[in-house]
Amino acid sequence: MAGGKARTPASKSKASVKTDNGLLDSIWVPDSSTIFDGSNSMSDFESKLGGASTTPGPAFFQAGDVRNAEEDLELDGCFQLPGKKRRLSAHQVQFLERSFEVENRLEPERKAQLAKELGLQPRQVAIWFQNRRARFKTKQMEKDYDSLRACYDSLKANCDSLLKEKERLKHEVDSLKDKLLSTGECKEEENTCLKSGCQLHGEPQELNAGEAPKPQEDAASAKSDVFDSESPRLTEPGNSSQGLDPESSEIEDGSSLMISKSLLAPLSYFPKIEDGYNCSEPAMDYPSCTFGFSSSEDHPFWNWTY
DNA sequence: TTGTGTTTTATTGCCTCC
DNA sequence: GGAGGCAATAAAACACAA
Repeated sequence: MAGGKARTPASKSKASVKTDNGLLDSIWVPDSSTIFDGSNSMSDFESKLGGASTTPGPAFFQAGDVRNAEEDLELDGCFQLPGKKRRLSAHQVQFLERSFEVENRLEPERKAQLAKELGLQPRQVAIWFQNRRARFKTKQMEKDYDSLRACYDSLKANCDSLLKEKERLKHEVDSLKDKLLSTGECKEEENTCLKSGCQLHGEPQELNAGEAPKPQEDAASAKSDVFDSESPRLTEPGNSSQGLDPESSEIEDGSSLMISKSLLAPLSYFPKIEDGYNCSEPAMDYPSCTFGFSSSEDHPFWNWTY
């Protein structure tokens, strides 16, 4: 045997099987598995016990425990059918289960004591613990899987929710942009913009008198009203002259079109699934409104980028 | 009764530790 | 090098539907 492990091989067990003619009586060592047979599997022994919670002691493991007539015959005749695999009795299993709950490892002394109390071979006890550990490990893995699955499902639901919110905000921004264009202040077809600092349409054209406030006024009003110095910045301003004051986006009917920071800023932080859910990078696949301030002073501006 | 799937007991081979 | 653990596996025992 590999490893030189001292074991009782099956061949040995089967070679020492007793026969009913008593021929091998002299060399047969009574195997406890023939004495303490049980037909109860681990899955149903509790029900068969009726939920018995009594602590079984050695007195439980007497000959005649949970046996049928055939087994009694085997027992009384002191033979075991060749190749038959005997199951432990319910009480033996229960005892082993309780022992396993206390400690799932077996020290030699404990193994010997359990074997003695249960009337089993020490090796049977060791094998039972080994198989029990394997079953425990399998169950634990199933639990871990379920737990991880639940965690994943929760995160995915959260991610989906965020992406939907991202899309909603994106459409909201798109509609606001369209609204701006439709006012005539930004004339996309001519690629000109009457608004100062509109990065959607490039450098501002010559302004008509009274159509737009001065950039300095933009800065002052926007900073105090809509933006603050702690606004998230996605692009550093390269040109302080560029800046469109949200307050100046007054549409023709005189109503003020305010684009608040709370509406626009979060867009830049929504994740992109295809980008590997990297929240540290702004998504760049959709029109976004970016904020920036001049390097020398907090001159707010916003621009549209694609 | 029988076929089939599951559970339990046990073996085998390999690995690690002392 | 022996002892013990583990993974893979065999095989008996068992459960259950058809």
